[in-house]
Amino acid sequence: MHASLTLQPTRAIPTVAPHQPATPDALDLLEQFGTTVAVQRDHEIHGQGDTTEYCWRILSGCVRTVKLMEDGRRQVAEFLFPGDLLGLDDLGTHDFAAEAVTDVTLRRYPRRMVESLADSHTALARRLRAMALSNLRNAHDRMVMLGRKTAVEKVASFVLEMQRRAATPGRGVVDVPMSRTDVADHLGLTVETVCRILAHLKREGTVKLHRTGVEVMDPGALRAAACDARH
Amino acid sequence: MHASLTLQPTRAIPTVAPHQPATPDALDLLEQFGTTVAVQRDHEIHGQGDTTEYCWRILSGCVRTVKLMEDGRRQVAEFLFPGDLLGLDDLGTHDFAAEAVTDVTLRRYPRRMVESLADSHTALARRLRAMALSNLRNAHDRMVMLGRKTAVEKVASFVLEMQRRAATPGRGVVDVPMSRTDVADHLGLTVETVCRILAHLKREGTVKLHRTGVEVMDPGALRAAACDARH
DNA sequence: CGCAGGGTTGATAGCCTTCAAGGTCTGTGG
DNA sequence: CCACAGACCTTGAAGGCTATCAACCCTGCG
Repeated sequence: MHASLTLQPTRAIPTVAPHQPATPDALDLLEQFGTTVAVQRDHEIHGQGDTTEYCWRILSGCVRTVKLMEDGRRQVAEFLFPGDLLGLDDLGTHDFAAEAVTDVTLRRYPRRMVESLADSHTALARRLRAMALSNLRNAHDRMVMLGRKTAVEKVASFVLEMQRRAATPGRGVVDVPMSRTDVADHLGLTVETVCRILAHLKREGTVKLHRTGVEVMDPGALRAAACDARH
Repeated sequence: MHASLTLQPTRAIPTVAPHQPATPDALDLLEQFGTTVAVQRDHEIHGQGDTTEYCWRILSGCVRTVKLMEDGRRQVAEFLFPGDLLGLDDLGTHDFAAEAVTDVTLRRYPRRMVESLADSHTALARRLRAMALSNLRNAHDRMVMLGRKTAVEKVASFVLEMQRRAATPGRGVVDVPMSRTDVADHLGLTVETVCRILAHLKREGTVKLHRTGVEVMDPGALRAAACDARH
């Protein structure tokens, strides 16, 4: 289904990644072992079941992590944006695939190097642990969303999350780079339902729909729809 | 809704927890700082929003982690059994409540001590990271279940998971200590639906229902129902 | 200009929920 | 020991929310 991986390794780069302010960060320890790679839209970064040889930090673009069932049903576990780390699964094999939603640039680190650096640098070990726990917290929030929210609440929550993640504060156009299908598979809905609900929010004047994103017209109404669409 | 916490601290105990074989385990480093506590059925171990002062290892019984929405909708993120660790959230506050499904005995460790030990003992740091990542993997599997599985698939998957967790290999009576409500809130269903589907599996001869558990009569049929109830 | 793929909208069906009622088990008190 | 209360479990009927199926639109591109 997905075309093969496109990697364009470049020569070593200074010890600080581009697009990242020079804040002191335990992750900077990894930089000297990093390689910058580019992956084209819809291409795979790693497959479900691949060995965990590398992990990546996203420099630009958007990535989705995908789990597939045998019959083709698909679940998009999360969308990742610049600054996010990818591929820090338990040693062994990745239990999901990672694919580029847009053209993406990544900083790639050998997994073995990450582990050994973490052993010798407490700060990095802490940082990695904190990231895993933070991911776990997000996963719990998504379980509530998948298990207990209505379709309207799911879509409204999703727009709000994109607003937060894409770092577009308050009112304005929120970039939504992924397809309706991706959104549906993230929220546990169908494409048609996602469309209908966005159209509904548009009719209500809560949002406007643009080619590449969603403009939030009434943040209050959107927040209300996200948490309490009943009554 | 839930009665207050019942803690019965005991005097210090030898450096190995009861019920645990004396396998060399990085977690044993914690034992000298542990306290054994008992919590009664349906009592809270920690609340949603509590500061992360402690973490716990389960010695006996069953624990559920719960997230509540403002309007009362409930999601049970996971059920924990002897050997599982609880409360290793990101520093700060627990983002969910933990409650005793049955009477429970726990080994409690000060969180600060865990952090500082992890800093000085690489093996423990690795172990904690691995556990967090393992939890994350489970969380991903649950997202597929919540987002993409039908009610029958959810219930069948749940029985199979209980079979694995409760360490009852193959055919036999699987202990199901939690209420139908807990199961429903774990699977994103209603109590009635859970009942109906169990009754359905019973009519089909796939399982028998006992007071305290489920007897798996046809493991093959159950596995089939768990993954592919369509067609 | 025609094609292909994603997006949108409409009609219908079905799964699961909701609402309701009765059953079963357990612990408690007479 | 027995009766009873309450919680949990089970089953039934009806309705709603979302999926499914189908058609059309729109846009980008060769």
